[in-house]
Parts: sequence; structure tokens; C-alpha cells
Amino acid sequence: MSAGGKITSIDVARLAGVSQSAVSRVFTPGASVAPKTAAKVRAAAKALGYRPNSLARAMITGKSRIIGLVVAYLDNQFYPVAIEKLSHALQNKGYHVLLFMASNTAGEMERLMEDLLAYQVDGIITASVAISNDVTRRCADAGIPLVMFNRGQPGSGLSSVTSANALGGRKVAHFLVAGGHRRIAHISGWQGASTGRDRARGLFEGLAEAGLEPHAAIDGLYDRATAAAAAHHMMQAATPPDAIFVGNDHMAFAVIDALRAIGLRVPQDVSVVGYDDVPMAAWGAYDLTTVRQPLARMVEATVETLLAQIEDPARAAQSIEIDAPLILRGSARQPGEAP
Amino acid sequence: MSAGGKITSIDVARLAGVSQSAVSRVFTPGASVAPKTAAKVRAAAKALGYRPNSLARAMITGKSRIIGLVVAYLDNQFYPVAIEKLSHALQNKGYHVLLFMASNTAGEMERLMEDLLAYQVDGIITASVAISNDVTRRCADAGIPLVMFNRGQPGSGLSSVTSANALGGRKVAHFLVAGGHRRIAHISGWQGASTGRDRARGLFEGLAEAGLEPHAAIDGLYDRATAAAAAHHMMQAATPPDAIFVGNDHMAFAVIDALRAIGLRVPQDVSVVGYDDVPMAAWGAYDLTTVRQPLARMVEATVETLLAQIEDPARAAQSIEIDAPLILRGSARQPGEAP
DNA sequence: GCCATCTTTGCATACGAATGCATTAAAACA
DNA sequence: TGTTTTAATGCATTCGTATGCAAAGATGGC
Repeated sequence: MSAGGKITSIDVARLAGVSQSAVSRVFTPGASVAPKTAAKVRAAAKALGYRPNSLARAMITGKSRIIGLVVAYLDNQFYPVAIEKLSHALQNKGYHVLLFMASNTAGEMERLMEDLLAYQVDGIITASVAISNDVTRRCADAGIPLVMFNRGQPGSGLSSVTSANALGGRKVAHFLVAGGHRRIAHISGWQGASTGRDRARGLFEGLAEAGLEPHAAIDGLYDRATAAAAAHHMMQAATPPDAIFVGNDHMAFAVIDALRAIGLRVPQDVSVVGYDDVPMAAWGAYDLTTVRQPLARMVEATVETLLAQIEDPARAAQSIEIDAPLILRGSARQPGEAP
Repeated sequence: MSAGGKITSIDVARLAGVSQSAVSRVFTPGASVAPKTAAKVRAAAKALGYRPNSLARAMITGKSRIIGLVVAYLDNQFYPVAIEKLSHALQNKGYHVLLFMASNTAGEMERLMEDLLAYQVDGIITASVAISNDVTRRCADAGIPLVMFNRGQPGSGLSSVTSANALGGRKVAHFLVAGGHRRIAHISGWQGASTGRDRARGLFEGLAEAGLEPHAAIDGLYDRATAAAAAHHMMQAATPPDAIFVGNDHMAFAVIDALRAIGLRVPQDVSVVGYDDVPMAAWGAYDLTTVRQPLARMVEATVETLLAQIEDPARAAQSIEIDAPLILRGSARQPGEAP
């Protein structure tokens, strides 16, 4: 039915018997058009199947209404779900998401940045811990509003939205101590980024408050294999830990698998606690006690912050932390349960 | 350092002492420019931090080099991983991905389509089984090349890339029969789309070849809760199945959880086979025997088909099926093992 | 019914880059 | 060296829409 040929506002104008400007105004919220004219135009537009060309509009207005979303690995279920919610939220605000998969090779990053700028994105969200500092800096230098999701960068002057990672780590410490654990180890998230560091720090502080030292601590690099190896290694020590706090759920699953593989029972032999509360954490096979990142609120805050910065570029960057509750499930012995 | 102010080809031209056309040609592969001029221009461009504006370029050329990627739910790990690979493949070809999350409400879909067209995408990939037929039709009507990933639509004249679903189902039938199972049930993928139907059909045909009838069959709608309920229901029958083929891994995990929850052992009491071979299928907690969708090859075929159609719009649609091998793990009793 | 005020509307231009055409500079050839 | 061919460049126009400005129309007050 509709020909493949491009239909422009001029075609619509011709059919409706008005000027091109009139057509434009009908599709520009807040512009001055007589209701009668608008009706004619809309009718003509519908008849022709006309759609305003967003790209042309972007040129004129200088706003593309495109947000660049930079992510790295989607294996960790936390990110797909975050992407889903971010997309929806942005779509609701009339923005669209240009997706960039970032491999972390230097050359790739370079190209990615170029592309991000070339497409005139109005703002950027980096939804991955593994984005290099350098990249975030360059985006900011280019004057494009940027919000880091699930990662902070202290002193960078960039906005970020995270859960209260340190507090979350501390909650885990208190919970495990209250549950009677005394040899509490940590397989941390990558220590190259604040997220992993803060969770570790929180744990250690919490332990210190109870007069405990961390029994062991290894950087799991957010990598399943690394985490599994770390767990394996810890359990072969002369005095193995009686609980392991793992830096995120994604690694925690690998840790549980690794423990079971060597015949250990969770939580009878070792308690395991994760961080994120991805949907999978609630699944029967893992039933993971974990700290919930309140995704909906984090997304809301991210979008709100970004759009505010787009509207007012002079606005100061903000670092938002959202409280993360501990979710009790079966992978860790609870206070009052028999050891 | 670089001012937020927009730098255009005219600025570069001025600094390099050439015309705007010259600058354009330097950044247009295949255009005729003297090496000396190119060098001057590149130097000036670098000095100013100039990047060609993709949006402006898109207007002139009529090609945005943007691909619309429409997805629905990202809970099923198959899709995030697919998105990751699709993005990378398209980025390598110089395309970019505009991501659309489709809730399946009618109104939403309408808006989504409008947006897809408004952004002048060069092509569309629908990476979800749950996209309505209607939507795909309308994209095609608009004359935009479209490839359906992981779903076919027989007789639609649209391109699709899937694994050989029917054959996959048949492989499962043969495998389960060879393993000594006789009461083989199916919790299928959504029967509203070809993917789920073909897998079911393949299973049934395979069973028929062995002189067997399906022991039971319920539509799991690709939904965890539905699948779990179905499994529960099946096992409470007077003669429960001794094997269940589940329409995808995502549901299969739920089924295994449900079975274990009522004290059944997998595979000793019931064998479970999935479809997809998502990374999680290999994890210790499930160790799922499943049919592997060869993601890399599917992505490759999808991108290739789409780009071919973009280059030559007259090109006929094609339905590509890629062979899917059965991956043997621990969730199903194997031929030769004791029952 | 007339003038002041507020809406509508069209005209013309701008956004930033690509490209056909004509012109000029350089290279190739005799 | 002169002429033909080829490569390089600039000019002007184009893509589709938004918007300032001025003119025209509608509305209201008295």
C-alpha cells in the first residue's frame, strides 16, 4: 500500500493545501496552529503515511533525542535487566537508545567514542563496571552529559548512580556475624572500580566492628572462572572459611557450583552471600542470600539525572546512592539457625 | 579542552585553506582527493577535534547506517547474548544499533513502529519470538528490510534466521528413546510462533518414528511460572512422564527447580532436555542436556542477510535454518546408562 | 463599525555534509 | 613543447524539518 518512496512534510503540505511550515508546526508540540488547520494536516499526513524525519529534526534543533548506552558484557544477568528497564524509561521520556557494546581493547574504545560523538547523542549512560576511566573522561570532555550506572568514580566530577555498596557490604558482615560465622572470606568484585572496592570496604568495616578480620580476600574480577578458582583455593586452606561474601551474584553462582563440585554443602558447610539480587538468585537451584540492588529506583534516578543534565548542562554532577536491602534466602545460615 | 561548540566541516575547511567539499571528500571513502590535501585536512580536523556529523550525512545519503533492533524480554539469557553478538557484528560492518524494547501492548507497538520509521533505520532485526505478526508486516510494508531472528513466519515473505527447530526436536526424540524413555512429555514453547511449533512437531515426528505418542504436551508460553506449573501437573498424573523435553532452556531451568522442589531427582526420576544451550545450561546447578542454537552462525547469517537486502532491496527474502547439535550433559539419562 | 491585540500563516533561511557539474591543475603522451 | 587525458578542486544545490520575521487574519472591546 504505502509506496517505499519517502513522504516529506512538503507532500503533506501540498495535499492539505497549506505551507510546509504549517505541517511542521502541527508536529511540533507547543507551536501555534489553528485546530482546523491541524485537522487538515493530520488527515493528509495519515493519508500519505507521513512521519516526521527525526534525523532532519535533530539537525535543526541540535537535539537528537538519542541516548548512547554503553555496555560491556551481558553474561551477568544484572545488565540485561538494567538495559531493559533503562530502555523503557527512556522510551517513555521520548528518547531512544543507541546501543554500544564495548570490548575493552583500546582501539575499539577509540572507535566507539568517535561513533558516539558522530551520532550526536544527547547523553550517555555507561552501564558497566568495566568501562575505562579514560573513556568516561573523554565523553565528559566532549561536553556530553554522562551518567555512570552501577559505578562511581570519586573525584571525577561525573554523575553516577549506585546502590549503597559500602553499607551493603557492612550489612552482609553484620548478618554473617550474627549468624555465628567467624571465618568470613571475601571474593570481591574487580578492585579496579569503586563498586567492588566499596563492597569490600563495607564488609571489612562491618567485620572490624565485630572485632573480626577478613579470613581471606581474593579479587574475583567479576569473572566466573576466577571466582570459582578462588573459592576452590580458599576451601583447601588448613582452616577454610565458614562463609564467603561474593562481590556479585554472577560470581556467587559460580562459587556455589564450585563448592558443590567438591562435595561441600551450602549453607551447611559454607554460607554464601551475593550482591545484586538478579532474578536468577531466587531460582531454586541457588536460592541465594544476597543484597538487592533496587533496580527500578536506580534506573529512575539515572534517567532523571541524565535528563536534568541535558536540560541544564551547567547543572552540577551528582553521585546518587540508593539503599540496598539484604534479601534472606537459603544460601547462608541465618541467625538462630543451628550451625 | 575541546569547547562544547560544534565544529563543522566548514571550520575545518577554513583552517585547512580548502573548500568544504574537499573536507567532505576526505571523509568519504572512495572520493577523489590529493594526498597532500587529505593530509592538510586531517591535520586541521584533528586540531579542531572534528567529527563528521552522521545525522547530516544520513540526510544526504539517505542511509542512516542505523539498524533497529526490536526485543521483548531479556530475562531469557539467550537474547542478551544474541544482542551482544549482533551488536558487535553490526558495529564491525559500520552499522549501529538502535534498541527498542517492545512491550506487547498494542498502543506501545504502534508508537514503537512510528519511532522505528522516524529514525530512518536502514533495516530491522526482530530478536524475540513474541513480536506480533502485525508488526513485522508493517515494517515490511514500509519497505524496510527486516530479518526475524530466532523465529520464522511461513508465507510472510519475510527473511528469517532460525536453527533447524524441527530437526532439533527430532534429535531430542531419538536421543530420549535411545536412552530408554517411553513416557516422553513436552512442555512446549509458545505455540503462537513457528519456533515453538517446529520444535514440538519435530519431537512428535521423532516419537512417531519410534512408534511412540507424546505422553503429554502443554504450552509453556516461554514463561517460567507456566512451565513450572506444567511440570508439577504432569508429575502428579497417575503415570507421570519419565522424560520432559522443554521448549527452551529458560523454562527448563524452572522445570528442574520445580521437580526438585517436589523431591524428584533429575535425571534419575525424570530426564529433562532443553533447547538453546544458553551459557547457564552448562552451569553446575543445572548441567542441562539441550539442543545448541549456534549463536555465532545465526548472528552471522542474520547480519549477512540483512545487509544484502539493504544493498539490494529487490533481493528475495530468505529463510535460513542452521543445524543445531544436541549437547549431552547430566540432566537426561543417556543411552547405555542404567535407568 | 473601528482600532488594538492576539493568533495563524507563509516566506525564507538554517542545520551540516555529500555530490553533479564545470573548471582548473597535473600528469601522460607524442 | 604542445596537446590530450586524468585527477583534483570549488561552486552550488540538496536532503527534510524548524523557526524568526512579517504579513494577514481573527477576536474582542467600546
